[in-house]
Amino acid sequence: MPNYSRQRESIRNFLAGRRDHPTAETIYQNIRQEYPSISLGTVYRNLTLLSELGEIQKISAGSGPERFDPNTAPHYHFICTHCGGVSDLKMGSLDHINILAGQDFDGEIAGHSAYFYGTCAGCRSAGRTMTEDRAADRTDTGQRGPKSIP
Amino acid sequence: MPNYSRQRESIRNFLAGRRDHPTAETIYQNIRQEYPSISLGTVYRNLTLLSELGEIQKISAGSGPERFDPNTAPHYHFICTHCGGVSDLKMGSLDHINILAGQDFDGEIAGHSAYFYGTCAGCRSAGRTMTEDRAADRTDTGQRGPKSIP
DNA sequence: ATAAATATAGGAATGATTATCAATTTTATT
DNA sequence: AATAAAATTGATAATCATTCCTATATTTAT
Repeated sequence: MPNYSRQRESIRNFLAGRRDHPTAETIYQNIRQEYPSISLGTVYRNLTLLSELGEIQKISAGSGPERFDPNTAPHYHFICTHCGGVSDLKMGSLDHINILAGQDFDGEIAGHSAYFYGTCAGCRSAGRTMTEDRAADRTDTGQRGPKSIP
Repeated sequence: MPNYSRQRESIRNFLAGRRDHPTAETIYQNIRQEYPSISLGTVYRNLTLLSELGEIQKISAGSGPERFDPNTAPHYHFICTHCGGVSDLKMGSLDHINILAGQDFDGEIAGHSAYFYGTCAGCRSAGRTMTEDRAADRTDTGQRGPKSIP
């Protein structure tokens, strides 16, 4: 078991209170308020450790930086192609698609990775239908623009 | 329309004859046999152009470099967690999962991205059940080891 | 054959992440 | 509480994948 460290504790607590799946950079900028001398490397090191310990989840959706989720229960994510925001989807398991995938396949399907994309409620009500996003305005989107998201 | 270029033509032809979804680096190493002075930047530039033209498909699966597929028809991929190889799956569309995702969601689901992982036929018959892969031996896996694939 | 437009090679630059290592912090031991 | 051993940190260098830059070369239109 790893030793205690206040930096790691702070990262743990910060993440626990967020539902927006922040990137390492965002976590770094926030933890820096409390520990001005923390380094980005420490943030990465601890995020990797915490996800290896199964306390958090590392999620990668297409291009762009990895994101971190305090919810370790299996669930699916939605990525808005306009603002870049990532949110949780309330939907049941899709494990039946593993069967479909294995039907005409020689190897063994152990699982799948999937995410959904489209326009989030906020962007739709703001009339953002084409890619005239303003991701940079948001607290954290983790990407500068809607790159090749699919 | 872009001008003709032999480098681009060579990339096009190389890709057309492969079913292993090579990375830009692998494509570069191969085209180099015919055009020793081609640069990696040219390979990237043309791969991006060809996928914008809809002649090829750029596929990203978790971490690791992007891969390129001459098959532009929508289909799903399988990634072996042992050797890192990527193969096509013969399975129908999963578009019904978009409906499931949209059921309890306020935004608009436009589509999804999914891939499957597990043990490929080759690795299974070679008895590779745990992660004692030897990806580096393969012609191209595009990654050094089975990183956080899910 | 020539000019204009486009593409290339080569290398520098960028962004995300990992590695290195001396100094500091934490834990166990006296 | 003092100390030694083990683990973690901060700072920075290194790496990897990819994009950007620009002078030169190739392609296309005239």
